[in-house]
Amino acid sequence: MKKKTVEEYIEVIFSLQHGKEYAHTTDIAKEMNIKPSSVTEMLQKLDNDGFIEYHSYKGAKLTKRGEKIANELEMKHHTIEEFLIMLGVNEKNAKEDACEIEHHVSNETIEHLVHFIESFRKKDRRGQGIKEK
Amino acid sequence: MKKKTVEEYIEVIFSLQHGKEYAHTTDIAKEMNIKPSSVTEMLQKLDNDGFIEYHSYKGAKLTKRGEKIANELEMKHHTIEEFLIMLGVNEKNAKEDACEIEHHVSNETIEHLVHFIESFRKKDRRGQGIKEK
DNA sequence: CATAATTTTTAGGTATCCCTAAATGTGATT
DNA sequence: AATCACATTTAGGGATACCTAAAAATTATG
Repeated sequence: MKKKTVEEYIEVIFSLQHGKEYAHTTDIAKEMNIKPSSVTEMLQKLDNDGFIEYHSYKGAKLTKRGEKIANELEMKHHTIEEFLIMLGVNEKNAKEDACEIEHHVSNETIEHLVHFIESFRKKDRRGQGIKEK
Repeated sequence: MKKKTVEEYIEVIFSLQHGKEYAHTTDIAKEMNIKPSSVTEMLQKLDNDGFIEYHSYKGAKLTKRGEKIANELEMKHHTIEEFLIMLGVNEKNAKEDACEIEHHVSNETIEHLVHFIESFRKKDRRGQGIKEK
């Protein structure tokens, strides 16, 4: 199976941390389909690199820096998925593509996508195809 | 520096092979900013996996299978870059994003992008914002 | 055509992220 | 508080894709 990236770990920790103080090693492992021992190792690295606070036998929580990355990824994912669905891509594919593309797209492109979605919505509210502005 | 994927090797070999019989080890290495010895190793693997024909001291050429992948990637790249430029993304970013996204996008999404570009062009020919069809 | 210059490969090593198995810590139950 | 079940970590390995240095093959040159 493919190696997991730092960003994937951050996203999983983010989603498991919701409400709770810590994301636990075993839960992260289950979510990512890898072994807990591999997770421990990576958590130590992520702590070292300042993305999470890791406490032995407790688990991981995102630092400000980690949280910022998680929020940006969530926003990118949402934007891409929404755009793809607008385009007519089926929901499953749209979600899967967004999951990949979110890690490889520039901020500039995301900004333009956000703008596109916005103006598409406006147009839609006034009836499709009507001249904008 | 980041590890290179099979698809990146295929693209580089494709671009260097143009006209010539073989893409040479050293040229591939230069293009990818890695050492020739690493290239040799990977070429042996790519040959083994049926993406290229590799001949010692001569170089690599794509098999039918490798060529098919290269062509698909080129098409995807072109589609994505064109779309991003339409969206208003600056050319440098559009190219860079396309270079990444081409490896992570489904065929379905590409088909929808192609269709979007097509109908955007039609609309444009009749004057922006005019109702389509 | 022999040797020098260049290209390519081989050999051995490093870093990363995963694994299994064994050891250790933690929290719940009696 | 001792034990038990479970969660977690540690220790030791494997695969992959890169590296450097040295060896070997090819190509160019006097």
